[in-house]
Formats: sequence, structure tokens, C-alpha cells
Amino acid sequence: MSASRTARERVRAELTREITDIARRQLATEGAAGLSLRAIAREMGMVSSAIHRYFPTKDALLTALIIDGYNAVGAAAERADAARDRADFGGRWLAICRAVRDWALAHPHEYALLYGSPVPGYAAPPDTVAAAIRDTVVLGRLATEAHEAGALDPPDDHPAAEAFAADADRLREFIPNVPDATIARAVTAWTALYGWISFELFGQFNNVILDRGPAFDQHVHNLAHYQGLPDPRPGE
Amino acid sequence: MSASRTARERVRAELTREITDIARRQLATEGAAGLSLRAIAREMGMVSSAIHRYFPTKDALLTALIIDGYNAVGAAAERADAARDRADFGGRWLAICRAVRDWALAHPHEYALLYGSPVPGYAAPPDTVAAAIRDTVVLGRLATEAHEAGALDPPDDHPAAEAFAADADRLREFIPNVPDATIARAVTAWTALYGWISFELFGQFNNVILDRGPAFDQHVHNLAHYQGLPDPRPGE
DNA sequence: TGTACATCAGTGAACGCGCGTTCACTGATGTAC
DNA sequence: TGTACATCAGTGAACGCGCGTTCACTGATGTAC
Repeated sequence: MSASRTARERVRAELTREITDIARRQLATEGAAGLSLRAIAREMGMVSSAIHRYFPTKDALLTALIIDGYNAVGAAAERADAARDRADFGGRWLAICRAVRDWALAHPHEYALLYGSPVPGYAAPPDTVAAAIRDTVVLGRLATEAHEAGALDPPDDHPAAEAFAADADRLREFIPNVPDATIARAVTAWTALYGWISFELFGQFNNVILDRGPAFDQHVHNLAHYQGLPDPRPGE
Repeated sequence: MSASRTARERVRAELTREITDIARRQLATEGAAGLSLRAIAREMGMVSSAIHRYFPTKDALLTALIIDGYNAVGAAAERADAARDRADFGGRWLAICRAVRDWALAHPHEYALLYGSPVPGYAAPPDTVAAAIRDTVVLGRLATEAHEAGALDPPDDHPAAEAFAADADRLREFIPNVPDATIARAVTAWTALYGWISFELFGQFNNVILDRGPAFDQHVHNLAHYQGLPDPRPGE
């Protein structure tokens, strides 16, 4: 019967979820290298080999965590973007950046898993890609919409180098309908956003930048101005 | 006798060096988590406990590697800077950025050790700090000198937020004699530089940005324009 | 509605591995007189 | 220059730990007729 069938499946889904939850908690205290299937089994009151019924291998569990993580940042970025007026391009940029940073601060080890040093010996399978680009898609769409609305007015209108044209074409998948220079600026802002967050989380700001929230806002405003985004509407 | 005394000491220094060399090579293949004192001893033909005569603990070895790493990037940045005409501020910026990236590409796992996810359970002792800031000092000095020479002409002259003032004061240790807005721009460029390199090394550019050298130059030029640095002199 | 069979979850033991660190020791190298 | 002593490097055995994965198994849950 399909009702009872889903009963078993529901338990399975629940336990699978419990495993990833515990794994995430382990990640938070031990880091990716300290992730241990045996420890998870122990915490669940299971024998260690039972985990393999749910994740055939440790890498499979890692992959699930990575996909979940990318989806979580992506969803946070999407929500932040959606909460702003479509035409408030500066406000959307600010909101997205803050959402990504807030998520990272709340889940530092998951962030490290996604954007930090690769886990040695682990190769991300191709099915992580769709999740991995969600946040980037949000940023790209913002740039395109701002450009199409004529709201992008960069103070520096240097054209992009010809050598960048091929990559610009590839990037146009995410940022359609804009000139190369706009793409170049977006990439610079994109790497700068994550560069900041990584520095903040990985300890490079220790004893140097202490008032992190305001400093981050300053950084994000800098990047907004650089891209030619308008100031956020009042009520930000 | 001091001559024979140095004989023993010379051997000791040599073996210490050999240990860190092997450790660096291990780092390159296994990553920081795979660093193993026993494996190092094995490769040296020593019994595993002998390593502890040179590094009392694994963390001590890690610390040595980290300090060496920071010094290596720092020295590369210093050399690149020194090779340019003092007044060629744009050229110096480009050269420093390229030197840091080149070093990172040549030593990806060491870069990850310095700028990637922190090694879980390891806390960097304070004696790493002096080495850690060498590259930053080079960048800060460039900004100050460019400003003092009147060569900084940023297209966007938005002032920095007041909330950034306290951190700007702290940062003035590295970038003296410049207004807050210049410091803010320098910090944005600084994080953007390393953000790019981390993205490139940690796999975020896979299938997206392929022609990395030109794209990086574009990024660095963007950041130069943003900061108001002049174009590099011909013969770059 | 009841029975025969198939699927699946979890067990427990085992394999084979590697790790950092301690400790008492031997023997060589360096030092002081 | 030679001897007595102190320092130091390296040995080998051991402690105690944790890990991922395989495998034959039991017993419960679900399915088909």
C-alpha cells in the first residue's frame, strides 16, 4: 500500500535528515576534516556501519552537505533580493550582500566548506553545480536588470580589455545583455564580496578591522559605487 | 669550540629545513589535514619519535610552515614592488598583485594554509603576526606614497561613512597620512585581490572563468582605476 | 483478509589502516679543566 | 693534548586513540496474489 510505503520512506527521510543535521553540527565544532561517520552513528545510537545504508560513502555525505549549503546561501540571497522593490537596485545589492554575509557568519564552517580550501581528496561531483550558482545568479540578474533600466552609472567607464572578451561571453550566461566592462565590474564586485567574507571568517581581520558590520557596509557601498549602482532607497 | 659547536648546529639547522621542506611537499599533495609527522619521519628515514627533537608538537611545525609561507608571499610582494620605478604607482600595484597571485598559483596548498579555512584545533600563536602582514604593509605603503605624490585620482570621491572611522584609524598604522575614504578603497581592493585568488584556487571559477591570466589583469586594472591609481607606465 | 515472498534497516564483528606523543635507552658529539 | 663530564640526537617499543568500509546475519516492514 502506498500509505504504508511512505511510512517507511518517511522514516528514511527523517533519519537521513538527522544524519545531515548531526553532520552539520559536527562540522561546526570540528571542521570538515573532523567529520566522522562513526561519530555521527554514535550520536544517533546506531552501530557505525548502519550509516552506510543512508550514505554509501563519506564523500556522498559531504556532497549532500555541500549542496544543502549552496542552496541555503542561494535561498538567503534570493529572499533578500525579493524583499526589496524591484527598482531599488542599490537596496537590492546591499540586501543581497548582507544576506550572504549573515548566512556565512551564522554558518562559518559550512561557508568554509563551500568557499574555503577544498577538502583534500574530495572532488565535487557535477550535481553540485546547479546549487552552487544560485547566489551568483541572483547577483547577475540584478546587474542585468539595473543595466536594462538604465540605472547603472559607473563613475569609471573604462572599457574591458579585449583579452577578457571570451570569458565575458561565458559570463553573459549569468549577466545577459550588458557590455563587457559591466561584466568585468560585476566580477570584481563578486570576488570582492566573498573575499571580504572569507577574510572576516578566516581570521585575516583579527586585530585590524574590529567593527565588522559598519566596515562591511562601507565595503559594499564602495562596490555599489564602483559598479554605478544607485544609492539604496531610504528606509534601508 | 665554537667551530665544532656550529657543526652540530649546522646539521640541526639542515635537518630542520629538511623537515619543513618535506612537510611543504606533503602539504602540496595531501593538504593541511594530511600533514603527518610520522610520514615525514618515514621519508627522512628516521624513527617517528625523532621528529619531536626538532618540533615538539605538530602545531609547532604548522606554525613554522605558516610563518615561512607568509614570509614567502611578503618577500615576493616586496621584490615585485622594488623592481618598479618608485613613481610608477600603477605599475607597482599591478606588479604586486601579480606577484601575490603567481606565488599562490605556485604554492596553492601553502596559500590555502594562510588564506583558506583555518585548520581546526589550531590557533596561530602571536609570533605569526609580523610575517602575516608583510604583503599588506607593501600595499599600504604604495597607497600612502601614491597619495602623498598626488597621484591618486579616484573617479568616485564618496567620503567614507562615519561608522568606519575607528577602523580607519586602526588601519592608518599601515596606510598613514591618507583620508578615510582612501583607506576604505584600499581595504576593498585588498580583499578583492585575495578574494579573486581564493576563488581561482579554490575552484569557484571552474567552467566559468577560464582565461584566468587576462581576467585577473582585468580585475586588477579595475581595482587600480577604482582606487584612482594611474595606468602602469609603458613597458609593463 | 490471509499467506508467501521480497525488500530493506540495523547488528556486530572484523579488517587494515594511520596517527601523535611519551619514555627509558644508547651512543655520539661537544665542553671545561 | 687528554680526560671526565654534560649535552644532545636518534632508537625502539609502547600507549591509546579513531577512522571508513565490508560482510553475513536477523528481524521487521511492505507487496502481490
